[in-house]
Amino acid sequence: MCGRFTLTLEASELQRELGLGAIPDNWQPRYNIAPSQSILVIKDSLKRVAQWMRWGLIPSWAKNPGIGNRLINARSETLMEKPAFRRAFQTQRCLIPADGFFEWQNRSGVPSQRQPYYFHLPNHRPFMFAGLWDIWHSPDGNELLSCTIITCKANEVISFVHDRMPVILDASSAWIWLSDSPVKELQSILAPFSLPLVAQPVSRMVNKPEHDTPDVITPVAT
DNA sequence: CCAGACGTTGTT
DNA sequence: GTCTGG
DNA sequence: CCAGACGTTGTT
DNA sequence: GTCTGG
Repeated sequence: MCGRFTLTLEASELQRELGLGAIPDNWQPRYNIAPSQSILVIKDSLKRVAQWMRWGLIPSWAKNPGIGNRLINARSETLMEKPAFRRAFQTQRCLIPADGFFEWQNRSGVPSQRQPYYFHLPNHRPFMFAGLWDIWHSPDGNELLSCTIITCKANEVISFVHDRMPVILDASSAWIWLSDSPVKELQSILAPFSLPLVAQPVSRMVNKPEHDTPDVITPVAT
């Protein structure tokens, strides 16, 4: 699962490290990105322009946009079966830049004791989540762009905390995800990330979305 | 035919 | 919009 | 994901 | 318990 993540780089670093085009000029580094907030999304492999979208996919047919609060993730195994995701999987794939994400470890079944872990690459370099986007027309005629992060089975690093993880794409597979490849090939790149991620316990400060400072990802002892 | 759902997670 | 269930 | 709300009426 | 909002 992926219900919180980070993107701590400045625009120029993002462009250089991920090979992106233009980035919205109001971009600010983030240490605690929560569902329903605006996040950066890339949906074309040609210009690789980053644009704002709401995190939590609102299908075009939704009567109430509130459904987006529950569609923050999509299971990679069932994208073709789910009415909410099927069309987006075929024609509205996207990339979501990030440089870390949080998972909560269940201990002793007490919700207040769940221990958050921060996962990132050893050199703290950024990467891309595989995602889907959609467009929703509100009754007053406005267009609302929204997106979801695809999940897969957890790899060996993550599984001691949680059994699901976001799909992370490396530089080569990221642009394939945006291409017009056969469904079979697209599905094949939705796999657990093979490079070693660092698992770092952090304080429960991350639990509150309004905490959005470097303190959130500061390592703590468990 | 129409009506109603359409999702993931965790927990039990 | 599209699928499932009645 | 977690945190926080969850309701109606009448009166000011 | 379940839903909404961030």
